[in-house]
Amino acid sequence: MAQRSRRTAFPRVVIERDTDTEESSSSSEEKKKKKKKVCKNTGHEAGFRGATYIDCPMKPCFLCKIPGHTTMNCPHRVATEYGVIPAPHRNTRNSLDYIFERQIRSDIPKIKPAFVIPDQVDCAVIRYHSRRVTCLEFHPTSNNVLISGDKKGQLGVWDYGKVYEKTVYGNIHSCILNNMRFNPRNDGTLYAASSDGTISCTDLETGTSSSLMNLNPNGWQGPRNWRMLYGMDINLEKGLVLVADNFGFLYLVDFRSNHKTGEAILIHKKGSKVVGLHCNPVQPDLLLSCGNDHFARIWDMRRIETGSSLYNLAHSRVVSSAYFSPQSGCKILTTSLDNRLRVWDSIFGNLDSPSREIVHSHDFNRYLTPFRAEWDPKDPSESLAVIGRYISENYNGAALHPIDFIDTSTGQLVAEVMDPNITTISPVNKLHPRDDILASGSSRSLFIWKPREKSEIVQQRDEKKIVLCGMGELKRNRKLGDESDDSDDDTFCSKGKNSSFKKSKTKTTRCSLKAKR
DNA sequence: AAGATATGTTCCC
DNA sequence: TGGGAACCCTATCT
Repeated sequence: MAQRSRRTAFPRVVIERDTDTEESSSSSEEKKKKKKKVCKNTGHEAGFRGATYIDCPMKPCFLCKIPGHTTMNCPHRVATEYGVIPAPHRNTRNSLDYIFERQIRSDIPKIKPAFVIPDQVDCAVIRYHSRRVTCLEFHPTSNNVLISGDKKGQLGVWDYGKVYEKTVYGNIHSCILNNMRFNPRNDGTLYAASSDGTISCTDLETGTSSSLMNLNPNGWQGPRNWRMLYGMDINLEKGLVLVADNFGFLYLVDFRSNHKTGEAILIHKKGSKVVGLHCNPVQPDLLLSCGNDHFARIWDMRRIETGSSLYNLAHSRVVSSAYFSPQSGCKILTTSLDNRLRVWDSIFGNLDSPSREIVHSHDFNRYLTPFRAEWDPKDPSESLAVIGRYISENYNGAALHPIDFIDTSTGQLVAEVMDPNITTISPVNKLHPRDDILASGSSRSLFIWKPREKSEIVQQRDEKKIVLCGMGELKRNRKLGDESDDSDDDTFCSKGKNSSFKKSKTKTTRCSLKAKR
């Protein structure tokens, strides 16, 4: 592994809840004893040996799901681009395609600026939410404001520029907050879709909330009748909030009148969850949906009824996210529980099969928020995507779960970002729409990542595969919360005492959204 | 410090 | 088609 230079600025960290210390690191001998038996054969082992996980040889590879080898020697583990086939050449049919020809065809020189990777923890709020974080959104106009939702339905507003300006609203939803979108006409208010079956509209300054829709007006009538909202997006041109439920139905709500328009439309297999909705950023008539029926589907908003989808993009398992590319809206990126990212290079081309399938570990785990690969909204080539990684890698003796940056045009791993202090999986990741900032949600905590010095990045990129660590050199063997609780000073910055995420008591202060730009 | 539990999807009967 | 066990590279609370 490349030796990294010592960080120059310490992150600013807020520890929200002063609970008992993390589980202590049990010795490797203890861990050896705890090896799990996953098949009946004696002599087979499965479990951690130190920071390395050993597979049971009877099981198919945990990463690519193909039998015949174990995860340790899976070719996809060595190189993410392994087995990724370049998209076949198509005839140009559309003026926009000319631009994409450059990105797709190998014989045309690519115009691809260097990727900027936010790889160093700048500040964090530890144990901010009371349950795991489920979604993140940057404020559209106030820089430095991050909105977060959690499994309990709570909504966090954090000004990470002023690290201690944060608040959590707890009375908006009663269970999982699945998706959030800002009101495009008033960026002080936010829509959220929850498993409690309601869409909320919240004033972020005051926390006052109204309900746009409630699918369970009569309360709990048993699991057969309880409807949960998952996918959500906003169509500004049509003045609609779009939401989808766990039974396969789409609902359209006019956000000017707050009235449901028309009846619910079955857009996925009846009884299956629709987890994602995305309106095309360029063509307002195009809608993309995905869900548990193993399909992502493209729809024409002008005529949307059961079975009227324009295309059905087949996957072998549940599709946990599907997004049009952020600038041209021409590409599609999906995340599926078969441990593959799929890319369609042009919605004007042949959609029968994806242009690329990239094997990547983002398996479903019932205890985690589902992973969703998201485009970098700032990348003009529309190829960089970010997604957290499920399986751990042994980094200097610590099992860490990095956040991966993947070039979806080649399948290559551009960067894996991790920090030795973050031992939990980071399934929720959001790239800032304007700044070179990554926000990640890991368990109950939030992290803000910024790029380290540019010169360092260039230097590291020359080493082909970048392995980036923040803060690690100082505290490699220390664990979170390990230190004595000797300070009331809860700000940790470049002039702070040390870099570790330290326990301290903090006060929650309200975050002002009247920004400062 | 070990054990319970929450939790979603798949698979099998 | 529906119910229940299996999954078993988690995190937290008791």
